Amino acid sequence: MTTTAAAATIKPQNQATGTAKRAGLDYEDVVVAALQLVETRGAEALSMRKLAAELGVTTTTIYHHVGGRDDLILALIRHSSAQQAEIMIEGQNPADRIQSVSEHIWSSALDHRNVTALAHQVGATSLLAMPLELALARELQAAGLSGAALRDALRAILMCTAGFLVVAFRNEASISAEYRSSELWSEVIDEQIDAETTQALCEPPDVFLLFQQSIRALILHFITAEPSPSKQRPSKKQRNKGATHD
Amino acid sequence: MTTTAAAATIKPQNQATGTAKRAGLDYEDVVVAALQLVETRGAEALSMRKLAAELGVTTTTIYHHVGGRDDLILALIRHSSAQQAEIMIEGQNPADRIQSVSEHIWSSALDHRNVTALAHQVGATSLLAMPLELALARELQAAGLSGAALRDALRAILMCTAGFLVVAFRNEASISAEYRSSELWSEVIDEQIDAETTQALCEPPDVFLLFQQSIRALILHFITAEPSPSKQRPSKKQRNKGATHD
DNA sequence: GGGGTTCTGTAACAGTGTGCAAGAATACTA
DNA sequence: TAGTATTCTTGCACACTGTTACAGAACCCC
Repeated sequence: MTTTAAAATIKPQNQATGTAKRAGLDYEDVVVAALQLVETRGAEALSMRKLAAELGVTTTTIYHHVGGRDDLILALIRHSSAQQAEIMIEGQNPADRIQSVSEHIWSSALDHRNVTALAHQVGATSLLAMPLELALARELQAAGLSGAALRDALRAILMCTAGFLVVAFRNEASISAEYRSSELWSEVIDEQIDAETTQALCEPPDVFLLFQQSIRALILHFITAEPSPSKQRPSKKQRNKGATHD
Repeated sequence: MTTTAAAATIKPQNQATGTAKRAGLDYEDVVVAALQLVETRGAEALSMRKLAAELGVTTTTIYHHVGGRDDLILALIRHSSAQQAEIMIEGQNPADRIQSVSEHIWSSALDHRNVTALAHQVGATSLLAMPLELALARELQAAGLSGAALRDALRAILMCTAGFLVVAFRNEASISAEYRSSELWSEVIDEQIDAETTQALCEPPDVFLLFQQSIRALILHFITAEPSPSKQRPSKKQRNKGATHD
């Protein structure tokens, strides 16, 4: 509960130089304190005043060292991104390795769910997952893709993953749980849909299993797709239908 | 600029009954005013005080009629959901019709992007898109799916759509545009990835085109998948590999 | 020691959601 | 019609939020 304890444990040596004032804080000190605050108490616990109290200073100090709230969050995301850079990619064939990276993006986001939620709020998820994005690009290239085809495959996998993650996060939050899809379906009575299906839609989802399955389908689709010569974009979805049917 | 003008245009008759006070506001009046405020001035423009000023009353009146902010947003979403209920489904074969509904979910979210963003913030997107979710279930059933298989297909399509929508919204917002994936790739120098690919990853994405393509792949995967007997869940991804390869 | 830079605190501004207590306007009732 | 009861509305306050102008310490260097 002693607010200065956190700062003291981080930098005790500078606390000794100055008698009372001059907390001896650094840019990085503030950022790691903010990151720690977010990871332990959640994304909504990050406010300038709370962080300042945690550091034993005033908000003005934070503004002087790292800038406004957006700068702080961005710095925090960068810091967390560097931490979760190295990964272990498993699998023998290219598809398995791409799947492995995708699942690593998933588990990494869940491991740092608070930072991920924060990055999602400010629209900087790419900044957080950039190292994994790079690893994904490498594996896609190892699968034979390159250029526009690789770009499309990578983006599709990332966007799809983001969607599943959003739902996974939402299902964790106990707030407004009565507005989840499975709860809403329990009140649906539609004669066009048989009872067994309606009941199945009321069951809570296994988001990760569905994620694995869907990503797998996407990977196979983009790997086995014909190598599109540069950037042709014929009239809308005609191309997609033909490509997947033949 | 006259704050009472909005309320007057909505309910001019009740303004005449009471001499000065008693604004004559209804539950629905507040909700439609909030919806209008969100649609015209954005999701972040919805505050209790701004809405109250728009209606020519005080915040307490809103609290009395519809409740707190969450209740207001939920009511707003329900109202908007009922408006965008009826749709036109095109296509001859089942896959095309499922694709049509999916794209309708997309365009509907973009047409009401502010409400969608708001629903996304409070985690009630299912509440907003429930009518379209129902239409999607019907088309999936028409394609021969039912029970757990239909449930999984529906959820996969919805989650994937949500992911693409998040990115589409993010790319629209001009704030923090320098943290988009395409901008970050312009600073990447990786010898394992060839230059052509790196350059392709710097190009701005055509999110809708990718959405169409990916959803198509998902639909074909879930439609042509074997009818899984009830709810077997064998060891992780072994099943997925076998199902899609054979 | 003096001057300049760097850091920090105080206080304030303009917002946000929310709740309490009181009064006005209407509806109901005897 | 008079009086009560209920519904509606307001004013004010509380506890927050991000942000900044100003002033004064603390430090470094000469």
